[in-house]
Amino acid sequence: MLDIQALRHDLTAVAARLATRGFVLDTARFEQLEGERKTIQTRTQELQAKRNTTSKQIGAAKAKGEDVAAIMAEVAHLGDELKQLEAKLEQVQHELNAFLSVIPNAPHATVPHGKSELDNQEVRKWGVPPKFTFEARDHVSIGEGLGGLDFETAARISGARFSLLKGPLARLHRALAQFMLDTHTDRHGYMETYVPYLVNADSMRGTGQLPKFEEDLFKVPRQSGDGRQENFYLIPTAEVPVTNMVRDEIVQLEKLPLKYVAHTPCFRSEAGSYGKDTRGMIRQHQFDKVELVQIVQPEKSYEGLEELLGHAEAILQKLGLPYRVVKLCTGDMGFSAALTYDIEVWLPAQNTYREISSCSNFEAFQARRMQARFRNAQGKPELVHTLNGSGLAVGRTLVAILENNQQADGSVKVPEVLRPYMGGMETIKVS
RNA sequence: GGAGAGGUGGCAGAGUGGUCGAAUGUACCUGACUCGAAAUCAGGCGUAGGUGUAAGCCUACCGUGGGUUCGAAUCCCACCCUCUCCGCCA
Repeated sequence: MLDIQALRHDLTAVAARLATRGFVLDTARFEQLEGERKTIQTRTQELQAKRNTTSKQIGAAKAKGEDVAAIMAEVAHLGDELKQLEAKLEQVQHELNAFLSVIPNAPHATVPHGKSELDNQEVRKWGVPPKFTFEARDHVSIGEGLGGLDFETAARISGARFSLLKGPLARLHRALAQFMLDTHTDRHGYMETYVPYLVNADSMRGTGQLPKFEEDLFKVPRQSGDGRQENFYLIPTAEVPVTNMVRDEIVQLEKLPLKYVAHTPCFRSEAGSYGKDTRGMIRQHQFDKVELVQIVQPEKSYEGLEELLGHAEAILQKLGLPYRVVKLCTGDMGFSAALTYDIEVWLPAQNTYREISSCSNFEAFQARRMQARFRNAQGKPELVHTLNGSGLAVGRTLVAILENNQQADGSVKVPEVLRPYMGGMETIKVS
């Protein structure tokens, strides 16, 4: 959520910044809603003040044993008008809130302007894509050849966009998650967390998935005590439960930055991605991810983002996987982000770099929605900044290892850092 | 699933219809005392919003939502959450 004060004081400037990411701010609508809000709120508060003083008079008069009939009559009619106004005020405030909650974050000044991923800016490259003396196969072919990747059975069990891993590949998947968690906790200073995979709507609103992107989520209906229906949502990323750990909290300054890591499954409906990445485990309804989250002071958030990006990169470097870092342009950034770096890993079979991590600074956008604050040096509550990034997407990392480490005979070399997690296994061989 | 207790400011904890945004303690801030600190004493100290150049003034908020009333932290209803005991259970 943007700061409503910024919209009140500098509407055109805010609209201009949003325009760079392709969002048209309906300024007329905002001004109209704001105008209504102002009039109604002022009038409501006047009446409330009158009611309060009169009620106090009644109390005082009664205490002295005086007759209060006259004052009572004076205030009798107030109730109805006040009730109407209060209802109207609530409605306008709801509309304002709905209006605000679908406005994306304003891009940071250094974000390159652009419309699509074609306009993203390459920041750096690491590693050299491997050269093969044979024709590189894709991970599906490799995995099936190893007998450890079975999409047919996964489809029977669930449907399209699910995968089933067996034997050494299932273990490799687990090894990757363990390795990432260990690295981030032991070397990068994150606290490991285990979090709920089903969350409530407030949490989804807090990080920005709701109200705008409900169709991307898996919704789990539940009956509440009075028979009303509420929903749980399957998390699309650990960002949601982990960041919401500080929702409605005021964190002590000394506790910052908070650095959390979580390994969770992620569930995405992938609505609107029909026909995209239909082969293999690149785009799934369910995939595992190790997520890094930092809760920081505003002045330190960009510093924190660079650090977090480095932590994600460290995993790829230790695994020996070639990658590049790109800075997303205004048109390609997610709804809540002010600045995003994507890390893209080299996939030989596709002869290109594919996203394996996304690291963003949300500034106060999520914090404002969550009312996540810290007590600043002056002792006043102030919104925190939130950061997160994948460190990394486990399924895609597995894909990258299969494709980059494939051998002529169909076997796959296990990266050295993973071998302790694989019982010393150096190569995954065709069984 | 059954029975009970409870949710009030950073924390603890009073408050069962009227000047209660809320006693008191504690934490924190400022000042005094001190070479300095501790202790002690004095004062200050919630959040959000409106309005105003400002000082200030006003409004809302005592788990959430609704109701009763001129007036609700306090009474009524529903829900959520926490705790204890019993049952069940991975």
